[in-house]
Amino acid sequence: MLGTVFNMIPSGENWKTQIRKGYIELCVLLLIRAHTRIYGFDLIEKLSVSELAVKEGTLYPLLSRMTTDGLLSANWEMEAVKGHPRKFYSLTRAGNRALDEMVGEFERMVRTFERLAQAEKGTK
Amino acid sequence: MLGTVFNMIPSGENWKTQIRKGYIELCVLLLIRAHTRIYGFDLIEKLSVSELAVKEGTLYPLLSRMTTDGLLSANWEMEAVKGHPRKFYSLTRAGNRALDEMVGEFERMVRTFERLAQAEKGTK
DNA sequence: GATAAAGCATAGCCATGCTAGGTACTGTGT
DNA sequence: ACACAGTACCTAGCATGGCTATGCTTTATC
Repeated sequence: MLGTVFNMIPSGENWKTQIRKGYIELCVLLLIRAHTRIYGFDLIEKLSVSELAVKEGTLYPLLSRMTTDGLLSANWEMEAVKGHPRKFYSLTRAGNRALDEMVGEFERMVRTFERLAQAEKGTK
Repeated sequence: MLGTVFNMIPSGENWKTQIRKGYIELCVLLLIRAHTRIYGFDLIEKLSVSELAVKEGTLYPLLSRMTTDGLLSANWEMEAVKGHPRKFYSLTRAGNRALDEMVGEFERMVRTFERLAQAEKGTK
């Protein structure tokens, strides 16, 4: 029971989801570092401005995971007296190191991609 | 029983696997198109030359999937009289279209990454 | 006092990469 | 004659992250 949750993604287009794996984590860490400290809802806005749409169901578990893994530190804060409480995140030292590693790896991937795409044009 | 298959990947380094998802498919398609037709074992060699290590347990299921999805066409061939039979793959029309889409999407991701990484330096 | 919006959270599905095996054939050394 | 390494392909099962769908609370608006 519970049945088949009907699939929104047309078969053969899974790559659109798959290729985001890891990449979203990288971009989120970049944004957090750029802002020093930032909260979830704001992150979603800033990412969408960067043409990177990220759903809440994606972001919040991601932030939790990274906090558990020691990459982020989290603090509840009240903006002045009124307003909703917000959970602010910032990079730990381990988070900084991890991000540097990820940036390096992603740059390597981009170089490999460009070499392959270039080789392709050469053969055509 | 069967117990916990002991984890080779240190916790908190899952991103190294996750960030490859989709990316490997993209690179494999690029290589196949560049060579017009190519077989699995050769692909693994050519990828490793490109500093992109891909295991057999990753590549063969991937090639099968893409064939099932209609992105690739596969043909068994005997090299002359002797030698082992090899399965040669090449792009279908749908495979070509899909690859073009993936290239476009990856290039967008790279631009977004670069913008975020740049913004970061600006704030520092 | 109903509705929308800000803000966080979770359960469960699914596809992909990886581990760890397996098969079959050829060539080389002893 | 036999072991072994290399070529070449294949598969079951696990772990993981993104997504869908849903739920909660508080403030602001009408």
